Amino acid sequence: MERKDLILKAALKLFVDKGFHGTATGKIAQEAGVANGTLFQYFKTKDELVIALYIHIKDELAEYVSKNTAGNADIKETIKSQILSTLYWALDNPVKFQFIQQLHTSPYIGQVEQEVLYKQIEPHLTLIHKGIKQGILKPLPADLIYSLLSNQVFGLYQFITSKKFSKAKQNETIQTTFEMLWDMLT
Amino acid sequence: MERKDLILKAALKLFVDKGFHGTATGKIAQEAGVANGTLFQYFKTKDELVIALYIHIKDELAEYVSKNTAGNADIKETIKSQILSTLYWALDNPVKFQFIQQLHTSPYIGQVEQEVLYKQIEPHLTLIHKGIKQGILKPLPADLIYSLLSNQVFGLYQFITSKKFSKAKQNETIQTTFEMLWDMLT
DNA sequence: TATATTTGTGACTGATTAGTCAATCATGAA
DNA sequence: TTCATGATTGACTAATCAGTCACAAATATA
Repeated sequence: MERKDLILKAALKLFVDKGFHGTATGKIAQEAGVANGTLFQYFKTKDELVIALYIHIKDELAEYVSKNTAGNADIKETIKSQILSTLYWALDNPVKFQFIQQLHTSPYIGQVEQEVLYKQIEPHLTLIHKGIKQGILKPLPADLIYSLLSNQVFGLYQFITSKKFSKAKQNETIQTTFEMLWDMLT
Repeated sequence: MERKDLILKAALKLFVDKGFHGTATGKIAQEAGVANGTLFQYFKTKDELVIALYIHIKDELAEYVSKNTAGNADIKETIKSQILSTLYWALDNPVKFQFIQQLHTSPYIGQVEQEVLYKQIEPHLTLIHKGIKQGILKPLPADLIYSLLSNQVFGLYQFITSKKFSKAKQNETIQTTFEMLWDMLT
């Protein structure tokens, strides 16, 4: 494993555990098993490390969703794949998902370039626009639909992680809830 | 204004601006116009201040919602009042709402007693249970419905604050979205 | 008025912080 | 073997931190 990745991995763990400012750069280096100074060779400042970690994790999620989304299926199946694979990724990577949420509601979000944020949601918005034009989705603003969808994922994530469900029960809840959501939007 | 309230007010502003650990207690005292030591007379530690501020704001929100919710109306109107008054409060108090979100996704949430968290959502859960028993709401777990509802409020808040809507347009969006949400749950 | 009690002050402290830098190390070419 | 290069190190620093404390001001009691 590369030293840069070791640092990112250590930072993720400590940030979620203690918060951004609650985690000293020295502690991150220690956890990563590298020297204090090494961290600053890979990331000029602590802030740069925080932002780099956010983008890294978001890219990972985007890649996962993209791989699990059939491109040639119909709109409903494609959106369903996007939503469900996001949720499954979150359930498999709770620490990473928590980090995203944490940064999203923190002042750090202002340091992430608008362009980066836009590129992340762009594929979803495009798909929603397509759904509206085809008359499948209700004629609402695309970003309202996106906002409702992504917050539904978060709500469902919260509910599922607060219970000790079997995989089967988990799946049933997810399927049922998606169908409800879909009915709401069509 | 009491000194305690001055400190809470200053803390709120700085926490949302710079984050919890990013805000020094000295800066809070300065912003509040009191001496450094005074802060520690009202709050034993910085952590205690953070938690006290959270509970204070949550109580304020709960009181607002309670005042704006007609007790003798039917289930739908009561839930609608709860949801919409939460949303209107959030739109009128964006900094406070942001603070709640920020703390909710931070490690500090673990320091808030379970009992306090439960008491906050208890009235909502009771109402949802009632709705399920009366066959108005779908027979889903009450906390799933609660989780979906509260996250939709957040989604709608995000959407509305990202636009520059007129009050009329804002209201229209809120009404439409609530009706969709209600259809989904009934 | 005199005394007691509560409340407020800000200089102070030991600990911790982000970031620096001169020195050391590993590697591979000449 | 020698030398050059870039990665790695950790001791170091100036700044900042949360929290303390001896004292002063304000208020209450007598």
